[in-house]
Amino acid sequence: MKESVPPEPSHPADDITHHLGYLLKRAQAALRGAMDKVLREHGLTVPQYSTLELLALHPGMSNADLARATFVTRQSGNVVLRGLQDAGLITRPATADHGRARPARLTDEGRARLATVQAAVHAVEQRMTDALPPRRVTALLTDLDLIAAALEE
Amino acid sequence: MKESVPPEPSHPADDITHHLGYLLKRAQAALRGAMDKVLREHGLTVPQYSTLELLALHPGMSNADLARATFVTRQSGNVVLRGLQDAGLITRPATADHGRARPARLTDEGRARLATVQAAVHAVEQRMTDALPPRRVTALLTDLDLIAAALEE
DNA sequence: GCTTTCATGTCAGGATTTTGACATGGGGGA
DNA sequence: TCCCCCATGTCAAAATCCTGACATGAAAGC
Repeated sequence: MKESVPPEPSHPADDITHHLGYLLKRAQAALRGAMDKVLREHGLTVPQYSTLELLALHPGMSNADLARATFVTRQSGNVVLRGLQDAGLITRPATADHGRARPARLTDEGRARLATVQAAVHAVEQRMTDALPPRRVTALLTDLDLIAAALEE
Repeated sequence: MKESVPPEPSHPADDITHHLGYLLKRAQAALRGAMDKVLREHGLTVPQYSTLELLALHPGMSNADLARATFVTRQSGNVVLRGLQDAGLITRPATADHGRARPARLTDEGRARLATVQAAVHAVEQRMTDALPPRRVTALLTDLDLIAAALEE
């Protein structure tokens, strides 16, 4: 490659690829790709899987709740829910008994599907934690939480 | 400093919102939002800014190079480059002298625009690092790199 | 009791990104 | 040399997501 990058020594702070923001993006992109690859074999997308996990732990969450928790808009969240509903993995009452929010719940088939993919997804998380010094995992969790909190305010 | 105790005490491993993958997604989403907000005031998108930074450090990168470095497809990268070219911030030769790759370079206006936004973007990164214990920053950088490497293979 | 305010669900439109495909240029191996 | 393989750029189409907008229901304030 003639037009290759010149191997000039630069200060670490000057190289964008060593900035915190860039590495955050890279790690997230790698995770997204790995999750996509694994979930595709089970016919689920990443937002769909996240929604199933959230509903398993907190039954009755509304579309707006789920949208906030999965970092998408209400409109996108609604598309996800409709897909899961058409696949028979969740149920929503046709009419809201309180307000406009319609609480979503997993069906038996939804729980079964979730149980199937959880093994594969947990294996991906395992690949991450295995690559880290064990003592740093908890510190990493708190650090990421601090970063998010500092930027969300 | 102390986290508020959730009303329903569940095992930490069961709560998705405390998993590494979820926190990674949350931190990245928060960073993306903060960057978008800041860059919008200067008429740039996040991929456009990233491209300018990369070209400042490594002049002559091709579209495919930039696409890989910014974690998008070549097609999306081409759209970004065309936008920057129309804005007069970068230049590309009309024909490739070697192969098909056309090396992109910053114009004077591109360098000036980058210098303007860098202060604002660096302020966002500062908000992140200020929220972290100083000793943990370097460890966090290496951990994120380890995660990405483990998942990219 | 009435109004204001807010959150939710939904629709339409557009912008962005990706998937799939194809042609071209260059390098490496038989 | 010739051929195969890979990388690059680009086009067309589809999928995804967001922005803006509106109507409805509930809660809070007067």
